[in-house]
Amino acid sequence: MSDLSTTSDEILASARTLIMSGGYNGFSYADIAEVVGIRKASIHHHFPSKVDLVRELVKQYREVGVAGVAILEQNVSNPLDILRAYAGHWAKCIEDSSRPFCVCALLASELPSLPPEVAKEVTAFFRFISSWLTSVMERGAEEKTLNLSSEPGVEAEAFLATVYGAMLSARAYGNGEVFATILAPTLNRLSPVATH
Amino acid sequence: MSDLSTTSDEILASARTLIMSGGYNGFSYADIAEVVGIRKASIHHHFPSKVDLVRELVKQYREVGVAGVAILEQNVSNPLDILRAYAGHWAKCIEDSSRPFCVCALLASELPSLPPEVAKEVTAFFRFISSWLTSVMERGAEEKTLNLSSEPGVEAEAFLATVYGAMLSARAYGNGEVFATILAPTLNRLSPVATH
DNA sequence: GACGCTCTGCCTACTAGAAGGTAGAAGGAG
DNA sequence: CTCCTTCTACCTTCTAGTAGGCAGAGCGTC
Repeated sequence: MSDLSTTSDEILASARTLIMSGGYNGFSYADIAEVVGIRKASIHHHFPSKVDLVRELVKQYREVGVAGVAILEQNVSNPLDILRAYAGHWAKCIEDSSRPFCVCALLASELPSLPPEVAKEVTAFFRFISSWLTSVMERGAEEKTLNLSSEPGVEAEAFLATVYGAMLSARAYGNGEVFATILAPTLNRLSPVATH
Repeated sequence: MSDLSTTSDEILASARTLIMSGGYNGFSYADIAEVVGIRKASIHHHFPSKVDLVRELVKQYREVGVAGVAILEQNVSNPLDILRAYAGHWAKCIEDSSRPFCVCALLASELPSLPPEVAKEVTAFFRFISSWLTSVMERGAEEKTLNLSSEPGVEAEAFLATVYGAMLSARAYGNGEVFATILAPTLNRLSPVATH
């Protein structure tokens, strides 16, 4: 609890990395055991079943996201800068290969075949990101600091789709720079002093 | 070969459906055997290994895509209408649940953990769609029938990202209409007589 | 301070079932 | 007769998950 890195944290971290590369069915307890350096059975001590493990992982992933967004909102007030920071976060993750894909994006694509408990958490993540982006768009519309051509909710969904689609393209081409290339015109279009 | 539906076609079709829902590691030969109504071993007669099966599946998927694009280009000349038709194709697939996700989108997200032979075909699919969309954007720029704010290649990547991102969102929310909602403003923005 | 108790974390050893894959026989059509 | 397809029966390896044991930490009681 007070440790910097407990065994269960290490299990969650390695599971996250493994899911990021191959999804829910793309890893096994044996894979985690090898990375963490314990036996398979010991993982069951911390997470009785695979569903427990991934449900907890996605839940924590969302909580970290909520906290990150709160900090971002505290430090940056301009809606456009917030969107830039959000896109920049992913651009950095992809380009330095540290977290080259969103766990929930991968799980969402497998959604129909996911255990319902996990699917529920993944859906909750998307609803959170979506409602947050909508609130950013709404403020930008009020303050006229964002140049919207549709309803804030629609703009939020479109922006999210672009971010996640760009993530996929970067992976498909094996080229991280693609992400920033796609996001640049999208952010530029949202700028009230667009330069096109 | 001359049959409307050979066994190997049925195997490929059921594999496609299964991959669409859970990806490469989300289905087994046993699953296909059950759907097609033959034994596991009979699948190995047509496709010696799982890699052979999925490689062939993606290859055919791309060939069908190439043919579909050719027919589309023959029947529709206006670049904007071509993009509308492409988006409409996916909107229809998603909304009637017939093919609610692109096989290659799902496989691309799992790319790092895919057998290299399959990964190669998936990458080739993305390169094909990308270069086709770029050619559509280029013609739209020349004819001034598309309103581009960036280079045709960048617009093509951004459009593709939006389509695939919207596909993911529709799945994440379990709501097919989200796709059309996201694509509408994107297509409107590309229109030379945009109404915003 | 030594004794016993319980809890935690990890272990070895195991299970049943599913995975991909193989060998070889049976059946049917040309 | 031969080719093609499908079958039964099997193999090996991997899967998630279980049973039970063992060492150490914490803690209260005598």
